[in-house]
Amino acid sequence: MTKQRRLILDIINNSYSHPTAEEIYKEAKETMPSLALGTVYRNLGIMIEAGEIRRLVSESSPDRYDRVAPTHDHMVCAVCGSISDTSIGDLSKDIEECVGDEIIGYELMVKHVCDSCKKHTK
Amino acid sequence: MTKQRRLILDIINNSYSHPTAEEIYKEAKETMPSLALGTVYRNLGIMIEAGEIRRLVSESSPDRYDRVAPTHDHMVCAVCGSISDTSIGDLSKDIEECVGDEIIGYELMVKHVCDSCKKHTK
DNA sequence: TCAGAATTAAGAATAATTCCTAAAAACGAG
DNA sequence: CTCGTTTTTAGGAATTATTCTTAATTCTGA
Repeated sequence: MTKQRRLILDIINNSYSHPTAEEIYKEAKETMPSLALGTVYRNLGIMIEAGEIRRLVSESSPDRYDRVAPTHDHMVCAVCGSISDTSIGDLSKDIEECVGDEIIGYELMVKHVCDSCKKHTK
Repeated sequence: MTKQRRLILDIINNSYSHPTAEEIYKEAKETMPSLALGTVYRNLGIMIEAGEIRRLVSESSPDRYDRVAPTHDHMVCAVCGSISDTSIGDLSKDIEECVGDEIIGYELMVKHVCDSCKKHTK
């Protein structure tokens, strides 16, 4: 593992903000100014393949990246688009029953209105 | 409702293939050759706002669009990326219990290996 | 230490989507 | 209807996110 990749992985693992590639790039630049955006994307791709991180595709925002453990789900605010963590239990078994076949996994994105937006719109 | 919008909506409602904007554009052009891609995107955006259609964001493919009723879920093949319909029951109540707050809805994307890919990789 | 392999920085290229503008179409009051 | 106002369109430029290319750099292990 190169130090570039290590740095990118550390940023994701220490972040609870589900950063975009661009945000990771900016943060990583502070430590390693010679880093290229292309390198960030390439390493993100490699780590997703390897299952070391997760990719969250969400509407109206570029892809976001998230640490992989412990397994958890996500909620997106319908007003401001911010993503937060939540934890619904493991639905794999129920889903497998419904579809009648083995599944690899699933992504659950719950839509809600976040606390901050609830206040503002009142 | 303009005829352009009507046409785009019809294509989505009569399709089970979860078309991309580009695919909708191509199909619509056959009926209305003067149609512009920008118009397709603009109308898709309007109809999503209005809740008339759904947007499916998926990895490694542009956004796809889907009819809204009857409510159903989706499975994406981990090998070829194709999206198919499935129907898991309504999880809203369970999710609300878990998060302890009202939710607007959710998107569930189940990852599996589609029949066609199961054959090919054996 | 050195050759070969892997990875990088930099930026060009591509893909998807949004934005802009002038023209065309739809609408509404008279 | 018909004129003026508003909305929507076509067409294309602009923007954004991401991937690709290449030469240079770094790592690796005999």
